[in-house]
Amino acid sequence: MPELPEAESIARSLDRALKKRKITKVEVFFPKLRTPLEPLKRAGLVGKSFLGCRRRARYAVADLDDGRMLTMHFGMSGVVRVEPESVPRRKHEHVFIHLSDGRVFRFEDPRRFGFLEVQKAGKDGWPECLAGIGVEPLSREFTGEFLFNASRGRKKPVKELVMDNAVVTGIGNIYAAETLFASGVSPLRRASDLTRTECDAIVRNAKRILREAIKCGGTTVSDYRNVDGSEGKFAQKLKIYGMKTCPKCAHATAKAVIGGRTSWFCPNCQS
DNA sequence: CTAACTCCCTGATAGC
DNA sequence: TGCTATCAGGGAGTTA
Repeated sequence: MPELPEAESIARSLDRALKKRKITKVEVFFPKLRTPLEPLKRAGLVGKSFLGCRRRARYAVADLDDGRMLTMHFGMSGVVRVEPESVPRRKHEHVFIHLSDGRVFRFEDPRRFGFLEVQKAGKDGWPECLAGIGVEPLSREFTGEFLFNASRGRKKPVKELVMDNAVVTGIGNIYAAETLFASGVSPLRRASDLTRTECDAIVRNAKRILREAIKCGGTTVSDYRNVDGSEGKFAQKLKIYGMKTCPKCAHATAKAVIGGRTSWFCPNCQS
């Protein structure tokens, strides 16, 4: 399930695979993901070239030479591949973008929570559809002070705040769980009850964990794959997500549904 | 403004 | 074996 490190890995791979390639053909095999796919066919992409690919939040954004951007989100089960034309289409590969080097960008997404659109640039140089989202967790803007201020007056659990894309982007269920475990903070804690020191710890641990996960090529839990088909190796380093016992104290972990998401934590180490 | 809820979707797995 | 029920979850939208 692609969160920030997975999107970063995909964007980096796509930067290499798409740069300087010209689009020769666009094929759409399914009507819609999160939004309709037909506009992709009518976007006039043939003849345009890619300049590269970058990441914002959980989106990979591939820049075109006409100033527009192929903007993609991987939902729950999105997988991108760039493979020769000779490789047969898989069952849930919904979009093919043929490239001038004879390879094909393929967007696979069985559960169809993903997103693939050509977008115009907003004032900030990012796609218009991303205007108004929160700060990047790996940026200088994301500090303990920032999180502390954002948490004032918020009654919802801290895990929901950390996963709120209007506050800070790209931290999903897995990395929120890992961050709060490393910080010794229960995911159920009211955001407004957090101390400044706890906010500092949460921000510090979020950055450290996200950076390490990027180094590992992300986390593969079930269906996530990198562009080259490899699995994200951070799965081996998960400490609390999906665990039955706490790796620190061996206490049985607790499981709670917070904001509609399953949340693992250690009731002994996290309070 | 926040918070709480629903919906979208398929595949893996558990239970009978 | 073969069926059905349940669960996984990001983001957008609606309601209170």
